[in-house]
Amino acid sequence: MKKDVSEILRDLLTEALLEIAGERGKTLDEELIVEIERPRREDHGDWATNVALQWAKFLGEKPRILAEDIVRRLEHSEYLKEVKVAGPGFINFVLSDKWISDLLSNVIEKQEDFGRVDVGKGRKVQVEFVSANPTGPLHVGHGRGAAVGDICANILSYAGWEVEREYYINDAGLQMELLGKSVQARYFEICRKPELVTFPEDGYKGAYIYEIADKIREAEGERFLDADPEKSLVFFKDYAISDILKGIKEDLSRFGVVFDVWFSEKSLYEGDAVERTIATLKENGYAYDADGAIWFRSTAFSDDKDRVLVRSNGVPTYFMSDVVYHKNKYDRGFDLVIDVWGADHHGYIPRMKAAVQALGRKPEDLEVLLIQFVNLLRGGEQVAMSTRSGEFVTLREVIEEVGIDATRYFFAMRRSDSHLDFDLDLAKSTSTENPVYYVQYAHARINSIFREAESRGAPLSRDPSEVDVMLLKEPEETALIRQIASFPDEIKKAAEEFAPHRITFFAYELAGAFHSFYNAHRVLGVNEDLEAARLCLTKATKVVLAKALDLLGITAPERM
RNA sequence: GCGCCGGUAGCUCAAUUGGAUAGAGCAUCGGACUACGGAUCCGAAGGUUACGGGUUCGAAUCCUGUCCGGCGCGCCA
Repeated sequence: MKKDVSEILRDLLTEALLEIAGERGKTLDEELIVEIERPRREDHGDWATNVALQWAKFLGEKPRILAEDIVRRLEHSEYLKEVKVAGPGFINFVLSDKWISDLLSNVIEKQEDFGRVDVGKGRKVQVEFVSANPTGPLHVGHGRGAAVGDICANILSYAGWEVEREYYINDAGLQMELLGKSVQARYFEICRKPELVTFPEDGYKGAYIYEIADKIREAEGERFLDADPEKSLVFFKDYAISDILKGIKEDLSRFGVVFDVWFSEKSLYEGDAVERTIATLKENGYAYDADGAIWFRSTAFSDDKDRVLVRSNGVPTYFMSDVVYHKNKYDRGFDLVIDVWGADHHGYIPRMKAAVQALGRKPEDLEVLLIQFVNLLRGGEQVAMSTRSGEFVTLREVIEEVGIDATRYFFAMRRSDSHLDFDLDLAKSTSTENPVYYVQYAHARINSIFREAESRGAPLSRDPSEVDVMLLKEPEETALIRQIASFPDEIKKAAEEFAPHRITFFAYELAGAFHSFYNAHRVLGVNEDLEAARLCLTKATKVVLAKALDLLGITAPERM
């Protein structure tokens, strides 16, 4: 297909509207006038538009009359079977069979590129996600962020953005000291000299701290018992960070998440980036000294209050790091920066947006995705978790229990900014309620059809143009075709809204449309022409379903 | 106290960003092909979109007030 049908319709409508506006001596902004959508209800046609309703007032005409006027002016197109005015002034389009034929050959020809769109226009975007402090293993909450960030990156890349994935390592600051002390104290405890180093007040109490201390004792023996604890602390700290980070990397890679860049917070302080950033801000009047500290004038960008960048004791704040870090991001040439944060950080957004503006960028150049908490359920009961006591369910445990596919699917099943109930029993069940299996089963079933067709010697790879797809007239067939046809549009929306859950929903609905079709009609063993047409449809379904699963990072099994 | 997010069927959630008769799954009830995989399908029932007011051709969606829930408001990270 040279041009998407929706594009053709949009052009026709634009033309008609401009003509009408011209006759009435009004000027319309050519860019913004035509919205075209796929109606919910099938009897409202294949496509619909509400332009007549939107522009009725401006053009000084009643919606219905305007709609009729527009319809009268629409040029004939081979894709259009019927155009009618409905309701308060909607214009509904029914497409001709040629459209179906073109669509299916298009899918089969383009294969996994069928849904590719170009909302990104080649611009560069960075998705920074997970970025958990290296103070302990990843837990389920991080897992959701990992899935959402990764899928988002997949979608953006498929939608024409040039994407880079980045993990920000918070390896500077007090938390790292605390981690080092925690490990050190456990080490002395294991060596039966707990009196030499006491466990810090707010130290990390998890069992993994003992494991790290154990490893150190195995590798280094008890040589630190004679050393000055003040001096050996660095060793414990560095060892702990790199050990934990190694575990995090393993967990993520097993989960199918691969980062292009691991960015160290500490590296920000190695050059003069901090000083330069402060200097720039001061020059522009966005930073000032007061009470012995250096402040950021975030109130200049509608934040509640100004924020401290460098404390009066000379130690920069976490926010300072973030300002410098984001400057660094933009300096690397990203047109758009996406931060994936836990929802509890939402109060942080105004100051970060302010910082972005102070750095000379538009607030839209930073997009913050908030990830709400995950509620783990087992046997209908909430699984208790508390980071403070070191009792939490790790991502690794969940993956081991329910598998990668189900874990990713569940994390992407809801809007990311709404709470998620993750039912462990459901996720690992192979029962009918498990949506993961529902979707994967559709794919396996399709492959089963092709295996069967092959063994029967049916012609598998007939060119769609030689197949009479107009034979596909049953409601279940039409519904399936419509679902397939909406894929590019769905990608577009998912990319514009940074909304991975849209793909999950789409895959589920596509699987559903296929199951219905499958149960209502036979693919094989009907007459030859119809069989060929249905094989085409089945093939197209497979292509799109596999791509949707691919974007989600979930396998599309040949058999189950 | 101020701010942000939410409140949709018994439960878990959607809703093309202001569109047409608010949709799915689970649970409940009733059904389906001796044939391509029953991990499937079809149907029924289920709603004053928390509540009141407003904006307009049209509101779950926007503005406003009230109620309920979560979170945030440090020279913490």
